[in-house]
Amino acid sequence: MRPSKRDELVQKALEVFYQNGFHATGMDMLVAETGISKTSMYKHFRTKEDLILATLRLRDEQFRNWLFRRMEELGATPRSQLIAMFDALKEWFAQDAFRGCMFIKASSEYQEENDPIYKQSAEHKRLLYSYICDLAKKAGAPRPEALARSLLLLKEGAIVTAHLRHTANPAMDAKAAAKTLLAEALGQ
Amino acid sequence: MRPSKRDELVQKALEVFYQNGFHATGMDMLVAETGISKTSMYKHFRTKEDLILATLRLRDEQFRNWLFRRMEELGATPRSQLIAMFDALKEWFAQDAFRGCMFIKASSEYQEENDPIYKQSAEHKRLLYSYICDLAKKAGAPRPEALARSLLLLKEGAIVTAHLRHTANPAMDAKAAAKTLLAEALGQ
DNA sequence: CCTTTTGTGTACTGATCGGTAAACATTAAT
DNA sequence: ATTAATGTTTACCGATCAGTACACAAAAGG
Repeated sequence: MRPSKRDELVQKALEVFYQNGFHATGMDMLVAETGISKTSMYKHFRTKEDLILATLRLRDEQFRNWLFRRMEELGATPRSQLIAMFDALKEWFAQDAFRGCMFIKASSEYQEENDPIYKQSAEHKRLLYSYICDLAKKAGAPRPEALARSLLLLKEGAIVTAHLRHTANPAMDAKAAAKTLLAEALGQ
Repeated sequence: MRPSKRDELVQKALEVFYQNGFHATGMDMLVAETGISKTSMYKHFRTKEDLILATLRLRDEQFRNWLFRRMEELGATPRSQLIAMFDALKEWFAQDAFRGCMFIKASSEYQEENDPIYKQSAEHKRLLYSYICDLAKKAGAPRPEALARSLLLLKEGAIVTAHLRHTANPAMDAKAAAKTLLAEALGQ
């Protein structure tokens, strides 16, 4: 019913937090970037933390939707979809706006085990794990959880390496390694 | 000649930045934690950035020394040393003070390509890569660089996953995957 | 018409940010 | 003994932090 302004704020805040960091981004900067008054912001979100949590929810939804859809588009079978994850990652890494994983960064800035931001970041990773697990099961892996975990290690490693080296190559390194792991787990 | 106070400051700042984050840690907090006066701090380091860079230099030295030594202690051959990297990581992950990789976090908070903090974080990863490359060569890998990159993807993935899941298990997941990759690259 | 929702601008709070001024104490090598 | 380096304390700077007070405007539903 009431889409526009609030959603605009969250979307823009997501971009600024992602590019600039959480602590480094003040509410005044968001006022300047969005043109939305501070008073309005604080009517939608009672604290900066609430706003951050909303951006993380949005990011989680957008990222998982994008990744899973792209994997389906690029791969016909469960096994090829698992491999296609790394082709999708490569596309992401190659974007100008790529700045690593928002959840890794959020959990780096808010490290306390009980911090809601930390907990929500962990939840995103859990949801990814659950999806990849299902795919590994459908692919017929004898130990789908172990396969999923190892593929996700490659994924996380590729993300942070792509961010630190400013190149998309780690996606292809990870893809090659993933093929080896899949061959070992499923037979080739 | 002049060890104590300055080195104390850097060591303590390293711990606080690591536990608390860079932007989230003010110089006043370091004054409180170290007992060293602000004026003294600013005689040693002209800016907070300079202090951060000094802590990263120290961390780089300490971490590489520790990891490489531990790998040598745990593994007799180049190949077993590569695998032992993940046993060493497990020990690290299990520490109470473990909070992920300091350089990943630094590059997350200072993302600009030309930021000295970002560049120094990238340099740390390059030095690690160089060492693992050498080991892969000594182990007789036909494509040592590719092997080193894939093992390091597992390492980085294990670090961020251990941090986000608050468990040391990813080290063993990574170790199992590394064994597979090594078997494929070197024959078992 | 009236009320509620959603938005606005301006101005402000106390706390904290990174960094500095000025005067003084301790230590150790010359 | 002198000097220079290194340390100290206290107080301060302007800027920015997250968050609020208050008064006002537009619009839409009853």
